[in-house]
Amino acid sequence: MFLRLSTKLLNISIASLCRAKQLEKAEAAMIDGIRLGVLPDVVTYNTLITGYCQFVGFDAGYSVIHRMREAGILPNVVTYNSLMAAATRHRLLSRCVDMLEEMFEMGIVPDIWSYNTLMHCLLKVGKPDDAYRVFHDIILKNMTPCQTTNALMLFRNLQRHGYIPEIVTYNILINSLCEAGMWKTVMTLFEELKELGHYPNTITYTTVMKCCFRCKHFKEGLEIFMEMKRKGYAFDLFSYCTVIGALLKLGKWKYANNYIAHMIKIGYELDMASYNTLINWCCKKGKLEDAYNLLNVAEDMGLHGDKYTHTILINGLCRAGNIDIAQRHLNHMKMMGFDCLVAHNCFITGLCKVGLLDYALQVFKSMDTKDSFTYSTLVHNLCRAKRYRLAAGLLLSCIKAGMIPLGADQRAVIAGLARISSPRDAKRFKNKIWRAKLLHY
DNA sequence: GACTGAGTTG
Repeated sequence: MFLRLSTKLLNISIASLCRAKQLEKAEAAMIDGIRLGVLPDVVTYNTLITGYCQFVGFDAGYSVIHRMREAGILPNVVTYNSLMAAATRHRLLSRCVDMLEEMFEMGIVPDIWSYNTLMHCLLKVGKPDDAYRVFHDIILKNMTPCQTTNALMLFRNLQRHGYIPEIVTYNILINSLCEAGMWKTVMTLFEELKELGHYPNTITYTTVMKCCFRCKHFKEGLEIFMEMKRKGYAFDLFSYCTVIGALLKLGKWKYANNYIAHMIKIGYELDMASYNTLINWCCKKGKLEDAYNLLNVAEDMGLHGDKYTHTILINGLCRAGNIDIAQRHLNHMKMMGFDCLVAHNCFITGLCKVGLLDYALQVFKSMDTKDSFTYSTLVHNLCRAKRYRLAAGLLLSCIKAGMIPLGADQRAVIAGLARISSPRDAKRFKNKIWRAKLLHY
């Protein structure tokens, strides 16, 4: 602990010396530190590298890597990103690429900043086409939701350099923003691309529409759908499934029936996702026999039921109160090796609905993966059964596993505890939740 | 020229 803290202090002082262009003093500080038993770490060397690159030159910075290795410290992604940034500052494209290649050789995985820097370097030396390719082929394709904001930033960077993105690029970006739940940004981008004179295609519309529905902006989603229709866009299976799914969720049967008829009429060969939409439609109407018949039709067409098909059917059975058959179907699904998480959640909901709460708890214990739905369902039903202490325990373990249950269920537990024991007890539990959220989320 | 989009549980 002492050593780590000291190294941190050493690093802070070396950083301020480097910023003040006092590289010799920084070196002296490092030697003093070693003499006192404070060993430099990768951060220390990275700081020095940045200083040398800035005030002496790229090669001076790069040579620090050898000293690092001699000291038994391996360079990391930050080391190379710093060197790439330095190469970019000096317009040394080949050195920038060298650093990226060296990273690969060392088994270091370049991150979004590495590619961002490479892109900047390409822009700086007048190779905007290659910069665009880096953005398009590498950054967008390797994006995770938490990196979406970075990608958006890069996208804006490119636009400032006069780039006109292709519609596909917009589509990929919009889809990533949707996965990250950034509905407002999606809508802004969608309006913007139209204003800039781009032509959104069916995929753009479908993706924006899906985003609206996923973020519970049904009215706006249906407006996008109407706009698509008004402008004469061709509907394909994807767009039909998207809109039908939303209408089924809203319980708008008349419209759903209408578009299902359209989807069948357009004459595209239905795929499994389309059959799943139809099977879900039957299940929601309570026509389970029709649902199973549709699965048979799909299988006759050479298609195979997937995890969605089985989950939809199990959910349908549970909603109809056919717990025994649902259990059998779930066992069958497990045996076939499908991912059964959502199916389990539906089954648990079904069990609670018919009053088999203790059996639902047993099923819960047997599950190897759980999500916030699993926990929320049980917490909700335990509260209804006034079993607040057990609900509180589950709520806490859910948060400790890094998941957030519904706010309404959290409030129900707190209110329940206050009622059965004391307001003080409830407050203590509230604090526990607060702490758990800070630590685990 | 391809790369992109749909379907299951609160």
